[in-house]
Amino acid sequence: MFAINPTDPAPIWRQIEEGVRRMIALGALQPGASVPSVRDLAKDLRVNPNTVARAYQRLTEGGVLAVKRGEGTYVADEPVQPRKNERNEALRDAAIRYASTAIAVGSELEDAVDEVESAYERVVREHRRKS
Amino acid sequence: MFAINPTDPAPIWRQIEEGVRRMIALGALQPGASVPSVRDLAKDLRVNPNTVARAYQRLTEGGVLAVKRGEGTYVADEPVQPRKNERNEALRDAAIRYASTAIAVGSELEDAVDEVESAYERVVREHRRKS
DNA sequence: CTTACTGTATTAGGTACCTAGTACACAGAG
DNA sequence: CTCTGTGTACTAGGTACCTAATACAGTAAG
Repeated sequence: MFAINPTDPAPIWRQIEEGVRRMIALGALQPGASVPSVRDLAKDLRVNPNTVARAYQRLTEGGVLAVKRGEGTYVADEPVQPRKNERNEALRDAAIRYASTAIAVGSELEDAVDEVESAYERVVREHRRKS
Repeated sequence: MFAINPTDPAPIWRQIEEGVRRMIALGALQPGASVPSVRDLAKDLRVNPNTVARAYQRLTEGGVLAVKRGEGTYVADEPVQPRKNERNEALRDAAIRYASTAIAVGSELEDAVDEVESAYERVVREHRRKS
């Protein structure tokens, strides 16, 4: 599926939420496809089921996943994508954080950009491999 | 000086630590220059003095700052820069996090790169303005 | 019906972080 | 010396997060 980064200061439930969104955005999870059960994914990620449940619940509220009680959880038929405004805002926020750390460790802009390109394609390839 | 982002999941003391490193990397804080006192910076950032103290202490241990007890805290004469290995590692880690969120919100690589370039120069300009 | 699997809810405990308040030792100015 | 401003240390309280252990309600298969 994907991995949890313990060193990432972001809460685990948020990493899971983002991971699912990523899979859907890359087509590794098609609309209508079933996602792992709360307990299965928790076991896979070495994490508490409650934490996965929290992420699934948020994704369901956001219209990304759809729950069939007693049966399982599935990707919504028409998964909600962030609107342009939200998307740009989130991206800009993340970009500022990244640029700030890049400067703090003494990196030039070119190096920062190179690393982003490399990381982007690496993440894409990683998901394609597991789909 | 710089700003604290409450929405950033990173601890405040870490944001302060990175902020000081950023100022030094950009030359806004020259070697030997005095940094604000714990209480002053805490007041400026609307934060508890203990939190600033924690950041200063870490920076002192890392050889970035130098303390003169009872007098104040100063930028070290030869501020320690992260070695290439650590720098690349930290940058790559940050790049993966950034690329992951960019993909999660449905952004293309080009947009992600554009935002980084924009953010980088914005951060630089922001610090130049206040130095 | 029984069994097994879903998502969901609740309670409890532990850790990290931030805040608040107080106190101490040191250096410089008046 | 007195006063003020340093960094440092300590205790206490609150919140967010993660974990653990149950329990409940719904669905599907045997």
